[in-house]
Amino acid sequence: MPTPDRTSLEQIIGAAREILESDGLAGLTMQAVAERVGVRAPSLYKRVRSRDALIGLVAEATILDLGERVNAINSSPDPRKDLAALARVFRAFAHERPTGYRLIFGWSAETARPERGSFASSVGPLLRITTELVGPDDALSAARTFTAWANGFLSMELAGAFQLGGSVEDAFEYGIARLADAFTRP
Amino acid sequence: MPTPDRTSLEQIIGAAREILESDGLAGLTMQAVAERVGVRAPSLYKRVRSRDALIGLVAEATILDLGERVNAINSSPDPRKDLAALARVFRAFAHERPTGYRLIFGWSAETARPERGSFASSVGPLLRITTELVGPDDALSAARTFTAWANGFLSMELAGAFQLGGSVEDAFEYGIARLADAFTRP
DNA sequence: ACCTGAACACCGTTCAAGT
DNA sequence: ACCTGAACACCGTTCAAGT
Repeated sequence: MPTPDRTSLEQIIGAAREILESDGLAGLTMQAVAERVGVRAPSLYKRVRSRDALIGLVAEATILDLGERVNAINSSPDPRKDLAALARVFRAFAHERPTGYRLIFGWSAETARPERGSFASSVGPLLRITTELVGPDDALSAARTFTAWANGFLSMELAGAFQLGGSVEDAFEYGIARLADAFTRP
Repeated sequence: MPTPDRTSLEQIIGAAREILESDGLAGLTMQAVAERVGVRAPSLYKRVRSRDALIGLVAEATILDLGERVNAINSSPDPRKDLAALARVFRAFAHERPTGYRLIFGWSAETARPERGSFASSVGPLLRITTELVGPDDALSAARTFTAWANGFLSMELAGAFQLGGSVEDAFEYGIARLADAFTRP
């Protein structure tokens, strides 16, 4: 006789995301997730292959959230402004959900890598902007330069790696301005 | 009656570094280190406070290695060339010791953060270069822009995050050139 | 069909007992 | 003074037994 479901994959992922933000990746144990959704740890394996797989699902859900924000930017006639807006959306997201951001962009190789294509909804807008700025031939390299910078900057900021004083805010805006300049062909 | 030492802190750190590169951070267990240096796991605690502390020591040793390479760059009259050389030294190091590089620059917050000041020997040369390029007022922001970019780029490259085709090598050189341009005041 | 307790293999870490 | 076995608390994961 089948018993009614006591939880769901969605609920499990939701619980995992909450634990991740409050207790960090190390606190994201199967027991903690199980307790939060009201079952015992072994039951989770009916819906999730492993802890790593669950972390992967959390990462993917977080990427989708970020993609929504990116696509909510309404593009202006000035691609330099769009580039700045994109950078600031990333930064706001990183500040709001630091652990989730690190999970996605930490590239730690310890956690499951998100599916190829998960980032598509964020990459599209960026490539459109860089194509406008530097033309199709350099658009991909420019996008990579921008992503690497934003990504590296926010990872360092979240880790408290900027220890030499000065305004981190200013350094971020400085980076936006310099990159926009660099991408503006003379 | 004292027994002769059967290992040393240096040997322990050395073993940990080897294991890190061959088996990754997850493979770096106290038991694995102990086996490699020829003692039992509990003995390690005579020389190291915890696994996290050991990881911190490994990180610091790796940072010192990188600092040596950076200081081995003989500066040219053209700061743009120095900036390019610095970027390539970082990249070569990242390729040679990917796990060590990720440990230092992963900023994962899960691993112990290296001591404030460990990076001093790498930061000094960079600040000298950016000061020459953009002047003292913007030198720190420029250094942060460069570090964030290099850091982010190499983390992504090591993680295999550049999945849209094209030459990653070209994208790196493109980034160097654009940043050097951006730092060259018109 | 889902859930559970019990069990397994593996961690990091502590500590009393050896030499 | 260093080293060890034994033990503890905690993981992720498997599986037979329940409903």
